[in-house]
Amino acid sequence: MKMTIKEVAERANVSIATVSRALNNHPKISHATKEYILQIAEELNYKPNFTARSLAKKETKIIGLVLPEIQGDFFTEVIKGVDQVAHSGGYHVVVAGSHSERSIVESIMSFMGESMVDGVILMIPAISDQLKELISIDNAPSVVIINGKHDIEDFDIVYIDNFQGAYSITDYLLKNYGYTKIAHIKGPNKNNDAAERLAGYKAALIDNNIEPLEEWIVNGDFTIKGGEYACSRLLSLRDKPEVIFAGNDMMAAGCYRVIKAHGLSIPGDIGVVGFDHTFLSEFISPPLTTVHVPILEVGKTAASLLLEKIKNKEHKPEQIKISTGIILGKSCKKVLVENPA
Amino acid sequence: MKMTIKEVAERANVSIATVSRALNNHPKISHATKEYILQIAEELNYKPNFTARSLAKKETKIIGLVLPEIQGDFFTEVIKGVDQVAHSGGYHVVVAGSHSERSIVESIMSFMGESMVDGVILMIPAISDQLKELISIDNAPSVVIINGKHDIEDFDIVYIDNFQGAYSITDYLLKNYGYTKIAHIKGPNKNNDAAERLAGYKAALIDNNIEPLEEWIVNGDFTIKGGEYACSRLLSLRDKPEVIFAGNDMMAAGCYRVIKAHGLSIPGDIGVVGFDHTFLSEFISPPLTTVHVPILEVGKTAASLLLEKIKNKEHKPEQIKISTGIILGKSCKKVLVENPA
DNA sequence: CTGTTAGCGCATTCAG
DNA sequence: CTGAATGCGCTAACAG
Repeated sequence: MKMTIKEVAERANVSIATVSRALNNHPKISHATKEYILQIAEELNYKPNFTARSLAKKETKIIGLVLPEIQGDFFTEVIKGVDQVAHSGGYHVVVAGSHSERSIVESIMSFMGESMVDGVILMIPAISDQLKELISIDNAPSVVIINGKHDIEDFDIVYIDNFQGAYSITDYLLKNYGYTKIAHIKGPNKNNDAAERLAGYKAALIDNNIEPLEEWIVNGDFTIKGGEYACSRLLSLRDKPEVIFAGNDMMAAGCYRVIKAHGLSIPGDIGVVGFDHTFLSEFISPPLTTVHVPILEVGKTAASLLLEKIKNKEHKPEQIKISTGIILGKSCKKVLVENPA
Repeated sequence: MKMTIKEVAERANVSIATVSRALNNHPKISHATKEYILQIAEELNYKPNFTARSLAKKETKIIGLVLPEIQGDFFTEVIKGVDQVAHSGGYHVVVAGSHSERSIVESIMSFMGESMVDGVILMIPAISDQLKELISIDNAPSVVIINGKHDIEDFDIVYIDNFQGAYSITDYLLKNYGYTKIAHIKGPNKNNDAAERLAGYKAALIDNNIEPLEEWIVNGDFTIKGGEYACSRLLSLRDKPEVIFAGNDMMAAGCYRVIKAHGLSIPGDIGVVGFDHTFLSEFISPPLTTVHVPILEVGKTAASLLLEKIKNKEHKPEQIKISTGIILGKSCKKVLVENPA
């Protein structure tokens, strides 16, 4: 039989209130009776009912994690990071991916409306107005957003420093390898991370006195296929780039396919760099030079922030930046200056 | 303000019981009042409180998903599959990975003891006796296990047909490529999937009148490093194998590294095949010939089974097999028979 | 320090 | 068909 607090109380000859106090190490209880009750509870193998406690305390000790789509090792890392921090804070994590039958908004509504979670972590490509409204309503639970855009001061956001990452790798291509003809494959249109990466790329070029060329900036969608199409377009240009900066590793992998299919060599004929430093990047050959994104840390940080927010409702919105680093593979080479001064 | 059933009742001039009936489309309620109440509820943007409902109905509509460790795209697929089915059944999924601070058993105990879940899906490498006891106790919630071992009739198990997969790819290596010297890198010792794969490998050899050679069966642990070590051991043998059947794709990737480091070519000097058909296998070069495991389906099947079990407590334990297929990459070649009869 | 009581929000008897 | 009352298991005042 499932034990209840009542049975423990009877067995220990105390009231249920006392048992409750013992279990929640309430200050006003004698050490002796507390120990005694705890022992009895142990003997009876009593575990407080999660649901009942949630109802009484008006907190569920569950946080929701909404992902844009569950796929790839990228998301596993996020889940892992969130889970680790949540667990050590006594929270459980329920994940909800969006898919054909369920939109992100729907997931959130479900979580918040039924008040089954104390807080939500939203990993989303873009922040729509509908979403803003949704999480701005009074009784909404605490929300932390993982998203490239961070100039929204009203919300708690954990963001990857896409700009810095894109800037630094572009700058590196220019200064250390001597590349000047650098193309970029963008991410999806309304994706904030993608937008920031593009901005970083452009800024680095400009700071190095190179005018970004529209022709060398092509659309992609963060998928392999997208990378393939984009790459084939770049290879068809009369004035070809020397190196392609793909908006993420997936698209870089797509570039690899197309470049190899064209019988060209990397980095001999053309260089490629990516962004994310996914598992894959180390296994394709040549190993991809890419921007490392500490995804586990993103998950952990978001969870920490959320727990902090849940604990302290007056917590001021915070935007936490996660910096990136460059991972050197072998997908680039130093280029010779054609016409030395 | 958060709406409660009480406020809806007042607003509609009915009792809370009637509102409850309307919401749960109870048979004994007039169509008119039901419509009326539903409309009011809609206007007030009322959502029934998840926790309260759980307490009253003694079911949480949450299922737990316990993973051995959260890592790689393998698990993402499982989560995705479970989530999809769970969602369409009106359930939420809380995932718990085991890590340094939390063992699998602890995760399960937590879920079951506090009765915060209606059921649990356990993805575990091996079924320990402790575990068996744990899930056999009377009031344990429904449990479905995802595991290589399936000869335990007392439990509901979804298992990949590792034997068939290993058998078929080994047989394929023998019959279609003409390989006879086939080595195998095992998975972790107490891993049931690994054991089944080894068995399938051996059976295929024997059925083809080839005696399994202990020297060509080396230990691995399903990691890249493990694959590297195992491969280097195989390459050091006087009588080297012609092809290595790695127990999973990760170890196959490890083999790639070592073989290339030795200046050998795949499949020119030595062939390699894997198991799992992870994302990676298509991107390493040459593309890996491997055994496809429909992981998404595993997750979906497990979830379906669990929901069925939750619905019908009398449901007899079932063992569901998920078959595999061979994916042809370019990591093998036909070998010439040295001494044709 | 401990017991009594009143909810938490909802589902579900039992009357009517 | 509908309403009043009871309880799910626990926490949190409020008394004592």
